[in-house]
Amino acid sequence: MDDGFKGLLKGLKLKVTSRRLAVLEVMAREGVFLSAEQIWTKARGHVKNAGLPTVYRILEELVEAGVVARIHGIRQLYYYCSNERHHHHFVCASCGKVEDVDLCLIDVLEREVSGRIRGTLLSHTIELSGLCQRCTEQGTPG
Amino acid sequence: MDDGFKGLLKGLKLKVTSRRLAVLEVMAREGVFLSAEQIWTKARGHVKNAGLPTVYRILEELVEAGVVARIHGIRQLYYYCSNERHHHHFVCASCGKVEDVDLCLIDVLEREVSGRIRGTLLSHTIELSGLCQRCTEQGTPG
DNA sequence: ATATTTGCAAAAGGTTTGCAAGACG
DNA sequence: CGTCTTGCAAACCTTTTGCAAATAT
Repeated sequence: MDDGFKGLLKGLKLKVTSRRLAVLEVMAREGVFLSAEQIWTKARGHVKNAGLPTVYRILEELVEAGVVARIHGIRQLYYYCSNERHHHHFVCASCGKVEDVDLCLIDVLEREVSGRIRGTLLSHTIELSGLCQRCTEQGTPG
Repeated sequence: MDDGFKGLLKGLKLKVTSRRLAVLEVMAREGVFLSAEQIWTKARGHVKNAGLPTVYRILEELVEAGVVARIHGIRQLYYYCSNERHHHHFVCASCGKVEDVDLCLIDVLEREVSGRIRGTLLSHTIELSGLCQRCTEQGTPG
């Protein structure tokens, strides 16, 4: 895991530093969308003097590299995703768990939407929210 | 139009003020997602001394009332939408024009996603981006 | 008349930047 | 060693808030 992240960083031509490893480890371990500040706080367990601006800079690099997904809400949230295939994310509204949905509606959308709009569909983002299996079974409120 | 907005505001139990009318008129006229500051600037043609905080307050009211759609990007953008039916928005990546897509994939999603996630789908947001008919025909770059 | 709305100024909060010191390769 | 990274502090920018003055009904 740790070694995998070293390789990942090298592949991205980024130097292997304790800060970058800590950020990646936190995101991979949590498996939910986290704010920069949350990642910063949790990373302090790994690395002593880490600055919040550094976390922002690292996250920006990883987003540009395509290995971290970012969603813009009231604040920005980040999620480490190793799945390289195009897919969507299902976010549990109760526990925040993120699950990949390997179902792409682009074909359906392309056909239907293009016909209605009479334009060109360049991209689509689908945000799915609900309750994951565990929360559904536990009857956790949304 | 103006009278319609007065009725709209009365229906929402909001007092009919020049600021609220100006905000609504700007949004309706533009037909694209606008930032609070953009709406503020454009509204200055209608009303002299309008404060930016007031625009924010009015937009918040209208979002809560459900007559204005808000999307969170790097900054928040607002769009006046009188379509009460559930639908999605197609935003032209070139000119910003917003078009309603009266196609709901919730049934397809519900069936497919629930089966894969084994959870409960509570909400879905689909962001479609591309080129509208005019921009497609003009060969405008995305 | 009275509760709501607004302007102004200032605060708040998340994110970004500049630069010198430090770390990787 | 040279270049890439990082910490610190401060700037930035959008959005929110407090309160007195103005306005709608």
